[in-house]
Amino acid sequence: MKVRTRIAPSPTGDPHIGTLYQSIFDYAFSKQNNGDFILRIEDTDRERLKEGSEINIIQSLKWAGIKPDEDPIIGGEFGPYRQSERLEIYHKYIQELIDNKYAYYCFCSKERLDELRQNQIKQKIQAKYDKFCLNLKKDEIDKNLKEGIPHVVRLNVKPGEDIIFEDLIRGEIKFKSDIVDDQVLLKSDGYPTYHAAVVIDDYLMKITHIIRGEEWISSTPKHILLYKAFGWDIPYFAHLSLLRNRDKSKVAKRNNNTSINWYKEKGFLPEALINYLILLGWSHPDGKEIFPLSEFISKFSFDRVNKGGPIFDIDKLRWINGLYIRSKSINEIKKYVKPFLNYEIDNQKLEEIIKLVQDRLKVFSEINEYINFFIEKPNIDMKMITENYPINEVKVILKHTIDTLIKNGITHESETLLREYANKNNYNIGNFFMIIRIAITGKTATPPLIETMQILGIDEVKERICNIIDK
RNA sequence: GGCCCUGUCGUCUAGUGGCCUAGGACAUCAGGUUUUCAUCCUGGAAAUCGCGGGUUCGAAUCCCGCCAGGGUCACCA
Repeated sequence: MKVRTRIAPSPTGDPHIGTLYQSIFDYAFSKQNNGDFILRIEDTDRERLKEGSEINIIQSLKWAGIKPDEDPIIGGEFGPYRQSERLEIYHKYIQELIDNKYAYYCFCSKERLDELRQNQIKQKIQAKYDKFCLNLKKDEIDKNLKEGIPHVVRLNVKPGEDIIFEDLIRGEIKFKSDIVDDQVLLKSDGYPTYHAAVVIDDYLMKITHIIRGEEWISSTPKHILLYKAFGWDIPYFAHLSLLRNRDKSKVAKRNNNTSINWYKEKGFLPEALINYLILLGWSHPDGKEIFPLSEFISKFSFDRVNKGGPIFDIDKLRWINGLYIRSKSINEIKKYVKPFLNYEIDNQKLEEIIKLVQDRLKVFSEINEYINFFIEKPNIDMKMITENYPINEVKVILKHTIDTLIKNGITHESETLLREYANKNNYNIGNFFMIIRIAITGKTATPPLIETMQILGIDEVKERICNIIDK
């Protein structure tokens, strides 16, 4: 049988980093087995639906390099891939469940349900529906339906059963059916709940392996019960651990860097993000840490998937991103950097600048801090430049510097001459060049001086140095 | 609270009964290269393997109990 996996996000907001994390595993496993990876939009919650969210999800997955074989836009033979367009399908199957007594109509009001729940909480017993409507007579049901009384359809869960499944990552997991609520399958607005839709869709879309977040473990029994009620084969389940915040709670929306777009906007490379995310959930058999998605696909196995919920460490991501940046060609960096640039810079000059800053860059959005002094004159902090020598001495040093540069050009020969001068006058080499560095760039940390000044050109260098001398 | 999952350096992890005086990576510290920063190189500190019992000649690895963290208990997914 062809392996088919899926990712099924709800279009309720920004594309979540956890969705990407999960997608990588679903995608890799399907590709490893020459299978398909499907993107299905779970938009049955009409209240939380957010305009533009669907396309946002699709695009950020595309940005990351995860390409579904079937999705709402490109379609596929098992469509439609939006749950809101599959309503008739759900109705048909849920009706089948009702006919076979696996599900039943429930006309209970929200008030009654709330009261029931409050009482159960007070008595410290599990909050569960009490099957009140299970015993409704047929004519009562028909009457209620005819009168248009709002209703839902519930799964009829029989107590006393063991529900066991083999999780590909965690091994055997066992539940008692007693703890499973009579889950609503069809809401009063005519939309199915997640639990009904997910099972019906996964079956119809021939999903073989359900690889999803750990948060779904406790609802897996409901899903298994549904598969059984329909008489369908139960797919394989694999529950990935959840990404955590520093405080160990699951990575939540209040945190601004849970959006995939945040990483894009910050200037992270998609392959670096992917590489890091893989590291959080899986370990390479050879202990490697830096490898591409293609290698993950070929080496992946469930037994090397981590069970604990990893804390997302942005520092390590930055390190990996820096590594990937350093491995790129100047031309590639140029392409990546352009959208982040605050300045118009001609190609030739930009390339030379990139050569100097490539090793220093961690994320592209920080590019401007590294190159602003190439473009605009720096503000010189006079306290900084006179840190080691009094102002008149600083001026003497700068005067000698510019004279040397004019005479011998911005060359390493000039550098040697300046060094000799500094030695002769007993200046500390580091402090000596630091004065020039600050005068030219306004900063204490910059790329090598001669190369920097070469890009600036002698006129600009002269102007910047004279600005200090004339102060 | 019930149920379920998880528990090795600050963080991510390797480890599947003796190669473990617990290995690697990030972060951190020190040194080297460099006029600064970064890169690069070398080295250090950092985990009584959640705790307590067992089993065994021998346990991070197997068993039991406890504890801690997380998830979930909706007409949300």
